[in-house]
Amino acid sequence: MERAVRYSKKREAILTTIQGTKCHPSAEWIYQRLKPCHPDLSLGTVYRNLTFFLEHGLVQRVGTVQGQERFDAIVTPHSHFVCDCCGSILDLPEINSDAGLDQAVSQQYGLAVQRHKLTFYGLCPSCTNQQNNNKEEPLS
Amino acid sequence: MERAVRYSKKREAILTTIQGTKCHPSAEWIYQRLKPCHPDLSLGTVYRNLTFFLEHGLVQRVGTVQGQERFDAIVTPHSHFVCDCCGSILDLPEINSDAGLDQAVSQQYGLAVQRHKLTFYGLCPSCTNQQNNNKEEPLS
DNA sequence: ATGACTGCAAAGACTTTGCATCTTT
DNA sequence: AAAGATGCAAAGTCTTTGCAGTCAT
Repeated sequence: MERAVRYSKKREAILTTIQGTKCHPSAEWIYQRLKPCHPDLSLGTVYRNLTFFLEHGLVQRVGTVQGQERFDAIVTPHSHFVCDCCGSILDLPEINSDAGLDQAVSQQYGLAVQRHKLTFYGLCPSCTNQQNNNKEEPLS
Repeated sequence: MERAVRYSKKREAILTTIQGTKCHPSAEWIYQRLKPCHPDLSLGTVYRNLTFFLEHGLVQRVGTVQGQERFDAIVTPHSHFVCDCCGSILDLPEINSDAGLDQAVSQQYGLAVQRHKLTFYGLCPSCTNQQNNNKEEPLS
């Protein structure tokens, strides 16, 4: 028997928050963002709802960055860029490794591939600038 | 000033263990594996050496699977398959998304891309079989 | 002898969970 | 009223770290 799902003001607020930002937030970020308007929100509720959204395909995991899982409300296939320095995440919508790739890997290796993640790592423009500044004006 | 590096029996054993398995081990796995021959090994030492290997390019992170970081002693570019069910990891040596991809993304988005990870997810053959068996012979 | 490496245990960080209470239907 | 959702706090995992002792050079 399927579990019934009920409306909840907090759940709606959490999902809206994820959908309303491009930052690919962590649980803690969502919690801090909602705290002012929902002073009685608990971090456990954020985690429970994130699990709920994952199970219902409303959200996907981007990956663990600096120890924290990050989430994305865009569930259509696309790639990501992660800044090694500040941990910011960008969507790369035009870098879709081709859709037949999963099937190709399945056949080639005898696996049941369901999806893949393509993630790029490096420095975002802001962190690149800061590194260059530090080179030009080194500390004593 | 660079820090001097000294030989250590434990360090060598840890690296050899990673290099000697295809399982893309976690820190805990390495620790359990070495315990019989090195009863005084501590998990902290495994973690410290993993950090050392990462910093020296002897090992790379594969990603977090079921809460644990997994490591790979093969540091040349290649893709991975992760079983969603049992967490096993396979190398996919022939699936190298092309080498110019990092540069293409760098130019297209104005980023300083240094590397990327391409990881496939699904069910390994063993877990696929178990799922089918459960369908055919459902529990009461 | 110097300083790098380790064991041990404590601390840290992130996430999950049990239980009583509140909310939705 | 029934059962899902939440708050709170405790517990659980994985990883890092401080310190004293050990080992390599």
